[in-house]
Amino acid sequence: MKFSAKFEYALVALLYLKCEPDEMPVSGRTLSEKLNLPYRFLEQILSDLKKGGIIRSVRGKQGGYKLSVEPEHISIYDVYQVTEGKFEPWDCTHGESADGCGQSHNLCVINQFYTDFKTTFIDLLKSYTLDRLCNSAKNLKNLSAKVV
Amino acid sequence: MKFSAKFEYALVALLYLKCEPDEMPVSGRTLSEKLNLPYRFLEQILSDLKKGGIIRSVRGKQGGYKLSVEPEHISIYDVYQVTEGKFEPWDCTHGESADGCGQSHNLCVINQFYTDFKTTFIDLLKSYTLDRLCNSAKNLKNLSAKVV
DNA sequence: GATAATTCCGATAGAAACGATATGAATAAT
DNA sequence: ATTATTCATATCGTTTCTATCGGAATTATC
Repeated sequence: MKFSAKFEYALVALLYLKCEPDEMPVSGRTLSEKLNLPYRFLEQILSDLKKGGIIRSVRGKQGGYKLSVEPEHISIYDVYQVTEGKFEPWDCTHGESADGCGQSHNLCVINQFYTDFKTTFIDLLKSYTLDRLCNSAKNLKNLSAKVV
Repeated sequence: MKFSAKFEYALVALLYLKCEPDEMPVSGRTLSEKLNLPYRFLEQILSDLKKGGIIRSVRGKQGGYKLSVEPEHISIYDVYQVTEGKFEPWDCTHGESADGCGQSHNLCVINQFYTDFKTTFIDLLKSYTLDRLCNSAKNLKNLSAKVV
């Protein structure tokens, strides 16, 4: 039960993009350096975020990435899905017959809990937008610049 | 973001113990066979559950395991802690200076979300007791016997 | 047109976590 | 003494996660 580094990096990168002025796209290299994240790994994540429609890219020299939608329309759940895939905390691999889980009903007893958990989790992640996070991160740039 | 097999096995085993008559302890071997779980692995889990005070054991021949407290006082969160350790979905390994997270404040911005998530998670898991689960699992024994 | 900075793509390596197995000692009922 | 059991520890194999690598395609700038 951990969030992956991919997810974490994605959030941080998105926060950076949000707090950037809109004119110029930000390159992967810049993101990597400013946020101190591994460049090649970050590239993969940016690729995922693009595929997921969260950011858009500009190729070639002077290219880079920008948010493709308003920060208030990007939920943490969106980011989760893009980086960690469909949320499926439980492997009900114990037979999938007509009545749901043929072989071992004993496991599926726990489904009540499981379903509840899933709903709660998704609702919470949906309730956080990038904007909501970023409001307390106005000074992101200064801080990350300070690091180096 | 997955529950481990350990956690799943622990829950199923505890459900079995709960639904057993109290007189005799149930051996690890029996649990393993009835629930179709890998014996040695299950032993480890039972050991964890014992260390965590959730079950108690009787050594030697005719020995086995029993719940050490009433099922209504065993929460899923207890089981989670015992099998997966402290719930810490986020590695704030980005410098732990006096103000919490020295180097990269940008990461810690996400702490608002993180804290909220943690609280929600723990509350939900605490709200489910073994008893609550087991009420819908009265026929556990029959079902698992049917499987084989 | 050449150059440089960039996104994009696929392969793979390295590390860590997870699930499971193996060996055997200690304990206690029969 | 024998047998069934808990208990302790080590190790193995697989998968997943994190990260690296090489290079192709694209595009602004000189």
